[in-house]
Amino acid sequence: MTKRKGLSARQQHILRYMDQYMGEHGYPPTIREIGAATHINSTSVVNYNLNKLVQAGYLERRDRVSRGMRLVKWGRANDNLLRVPLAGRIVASAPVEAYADGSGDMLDVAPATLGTTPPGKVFALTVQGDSMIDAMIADGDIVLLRRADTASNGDLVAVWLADEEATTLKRFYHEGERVRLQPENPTMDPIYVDAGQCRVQGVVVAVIRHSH
Amino acid sequence: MTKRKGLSARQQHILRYMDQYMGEHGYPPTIREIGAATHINSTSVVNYNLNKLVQAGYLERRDRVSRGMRLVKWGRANDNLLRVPLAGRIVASAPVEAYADGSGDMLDVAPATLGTTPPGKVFALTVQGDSMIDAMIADGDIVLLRRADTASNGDLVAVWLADEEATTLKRFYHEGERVRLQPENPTMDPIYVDAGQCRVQGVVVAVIRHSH
DNA sequence: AGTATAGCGGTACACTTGTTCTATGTCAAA
DNA sequence: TTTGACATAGAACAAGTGTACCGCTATACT
Repeated sequence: MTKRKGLSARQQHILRYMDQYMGEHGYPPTIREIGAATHINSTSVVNYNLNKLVQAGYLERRDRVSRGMRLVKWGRANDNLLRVPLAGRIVASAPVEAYADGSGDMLDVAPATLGTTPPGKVFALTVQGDSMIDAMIADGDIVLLRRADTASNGDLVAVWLADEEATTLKRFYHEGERVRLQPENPTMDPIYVDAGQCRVQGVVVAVIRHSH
Repeated sequence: MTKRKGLSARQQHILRYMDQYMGEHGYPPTIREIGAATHINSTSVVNYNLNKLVQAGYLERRDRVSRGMRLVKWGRANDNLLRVPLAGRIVASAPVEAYADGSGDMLDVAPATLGTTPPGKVFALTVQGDSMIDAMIADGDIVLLRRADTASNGDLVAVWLADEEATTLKRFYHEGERVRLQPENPTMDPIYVDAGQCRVQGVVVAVIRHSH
């Protein structure tokens, strides 16, 4: 728990209530609502304790503004998560096409994980099997990709191989008429395919692996 | 961008403004504030468009409540991020000790990334060098660890090796008096150390790799 | 033309809500 | 005991704020 040294029971109660109320309603409670919830029978006393909390640095207030207060987050960013579509599995036999229509599985990620990539263009894939082990990507990993149909040399991309009817992750290099798909593992040979035979689906932005 | 079909320019403006205002203040704007920001000269017109937005499903309102509205999040979770301390680099020559004191670098992660691990016990390390390549962890990766001084067999742990004066990531196995530290890579041999000579620092919960 | 409807502006009103003031009780220090 | 800081309660006040109502304009449809 967060350290709340030097706060009276009432003040801690107020903080708890405010956090809960914000989560439920999306906006802060009024002084009178706080009073009712914390068994304080006077608006002035709530106001009094609210100011104490501001003093102690747990709260920010704006004068003369209804519900004009905000919890100062300790160890918690007040930025929101981004929700990206979990399109499916990387070994799917058809090119991925699911998009942010809200249906299907979604994955919450931190904005920082995406860097400067526009959130709307990002989707996620679950890696199945160990076929990407040469790219330091294991079974069960989740890869975040920026939707794209072209790539720069050296990008780690998800490509649809027409003749193999499979999607795979490789490093991408233009080489005239054809493209070279280079596994990360130096002991494995690159794949050469016709530019028309491979279709870039996305460029890898990040990899997430859970161990629980 | 999110699809906003069927919304007038003003209504879209209102949505944009509300989102921005919430981020700035932590509570929603009033009808009059919206009016001022969107060049609507009448509170009733703001109210009118607000109700339109509710109808269209972009907004929730509570009657007779000041600032009693909330954006319906599309493609965005309303849960908050968790902020964990970035303790340092895995090759640091001393056992990590930085903690959630708010100082130092912090990293925002999605709650889902942590699974059921108590957020307060999680810290992050940046991997330096390719020494963990056998554990599918590359240079620059970020590992999230649950602070612990014991581990179960098979856990991927960060351990401080007293005689080598270094921290490393390995799979952990109790074997009587001593401990076996097993690299992920089957071509590498395990390390055997005295139980007293190695100190568990944390258990890996997740790995994050950025590619930008 | 006549009519219905959506959108807008202005205003008055009533309710919501933060602020202020006075009074009371508690508790520790002088 | 007296004093003063602190916490509380109650009530009155003023400002903030949502709502209702009226009238106007533009557009589309009959």
